[in-house]
Amino acid sequence: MSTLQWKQALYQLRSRLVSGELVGGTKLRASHLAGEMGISRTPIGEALIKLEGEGLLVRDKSGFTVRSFKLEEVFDAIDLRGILEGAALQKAAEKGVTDKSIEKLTALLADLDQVIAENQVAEYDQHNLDFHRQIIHLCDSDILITEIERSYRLPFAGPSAFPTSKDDSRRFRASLTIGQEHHYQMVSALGRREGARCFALMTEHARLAHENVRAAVQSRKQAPQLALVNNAP
Amino acid sequence: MSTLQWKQALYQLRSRLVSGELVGGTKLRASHLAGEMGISRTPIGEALIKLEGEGLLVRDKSGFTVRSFKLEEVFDAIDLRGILEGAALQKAAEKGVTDKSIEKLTALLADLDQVIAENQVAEYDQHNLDFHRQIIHLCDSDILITEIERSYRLPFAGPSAFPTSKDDSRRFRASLTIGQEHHYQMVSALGRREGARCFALMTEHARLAHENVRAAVQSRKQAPQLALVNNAP
DNA sequence: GAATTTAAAAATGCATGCAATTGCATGGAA
DNA sequence: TTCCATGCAATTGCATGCATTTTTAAATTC
Repeated sequence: MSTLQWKQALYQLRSRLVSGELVGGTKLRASHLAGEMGISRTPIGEALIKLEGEGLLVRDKSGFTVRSFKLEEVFDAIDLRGILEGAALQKAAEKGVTDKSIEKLTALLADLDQVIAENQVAEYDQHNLDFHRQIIHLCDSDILITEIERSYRLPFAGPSAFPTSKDDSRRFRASLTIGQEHHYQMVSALGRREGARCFALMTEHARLAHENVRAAVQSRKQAPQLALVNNAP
Repeated sequence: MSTLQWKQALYQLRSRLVSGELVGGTKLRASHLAGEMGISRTPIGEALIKLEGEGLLVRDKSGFTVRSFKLEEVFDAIDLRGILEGAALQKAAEKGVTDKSIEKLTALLADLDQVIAENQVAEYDQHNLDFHRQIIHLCDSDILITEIERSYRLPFAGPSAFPTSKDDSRRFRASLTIGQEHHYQMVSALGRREGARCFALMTEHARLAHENVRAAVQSRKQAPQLALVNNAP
């Protein structure tokens, strides 16, 4: 029962990329990685091609390099995620969802309220991701869901990529409160089949992340999610 | 000065997929393709992985298969393309574009008017694609442009995937006229920086394609772009 | 005849060899 | 120093071998 080697390589490399161990601009050499991981270059190569498709690597003539993003691109990626999630939410609303789905979302909101109240930042990320995943799956479109999941792959673009900086926790806690208000209004709009409002709420929700990213960059507290961001002027 | 083998394999396979030569459900065997194309399995494998990333193939345990799409998925893919293009156009409008860009677009519209008037359907596709490409590049966001180009890769989802059916040319010509009206209004809204109207126009523009697809499917004139569509009830 | 078993053929994942390309360090010219 | 050549080491793209898995088809049973 062995997992395919290229999958292991893919998971390991992806985690080293999003954790910030491999920073933007680093050249990835298949032969070196192969030795390091104790497998051959062939499955490494497959993993690298997949990571290029996810936008985490760029392939220049002879070799893969860890991509580095300008701050503008970070914002664009966040906005893109918001638009896609917004489209999914709008589609779900206009199609209509079951009462059971609304109940499930309401339960997730209660969980989020609790982790916010108890200030469990680490737990917040997971619960928030759960909520977003639950919501986008209501749109019933694999095409859309696949694209949204792809947008989550950029470590700073996913819904839970809140680069928390401790020394700014007042502002950060405020953004959690506002985000949670968005969540409640989304579920309400979803139940009322207010598609356009769903879209607007979700795109605005994504905009919250702009300020969190900006604050993290300015305070120079290098969050791991921002390891791929090139801090040139 | 030889093009890399995996690139040649990628281009050839992609063209065989979108042309309908390889229909949905076909199993692609790397070793067979390698023999057929006179190269080894390694570069073929790279091309297959890339095509999986484009959504044209699915990889099950041991092997790649040509993906087949339900009609609902075709519509979803078209809508997705519309949303992405709409976001790009809106961004361009709100940022503002140069007079030169507007002039360029106006010139492309004149070209389109001409090919429509002369009923050159084949030329229309290329000119229409030129227009869409020109417009989305105004958004100045590589992140967005990359995703839009990815959405074009599904043969039925791109802006020029008009599955023309000859025996329905009245309806088809009407849709060209309406589409061109959308184009004109987009350029106007772009010049006036009317972002929301840009978005609405582009998403509605994409919706035009729904009816063209539906007509093509119903008339059973299998357009090559629809080769990957599974015509179950 | 349909369903199941089984044996042969073929394809896959991975490792590795090799020629060609690229990166890099040393060394000399301006 | 800064700049560009030159040669060596490392790396890549591709081909191919091999063990294992999958597919095909025939053989067998019901």
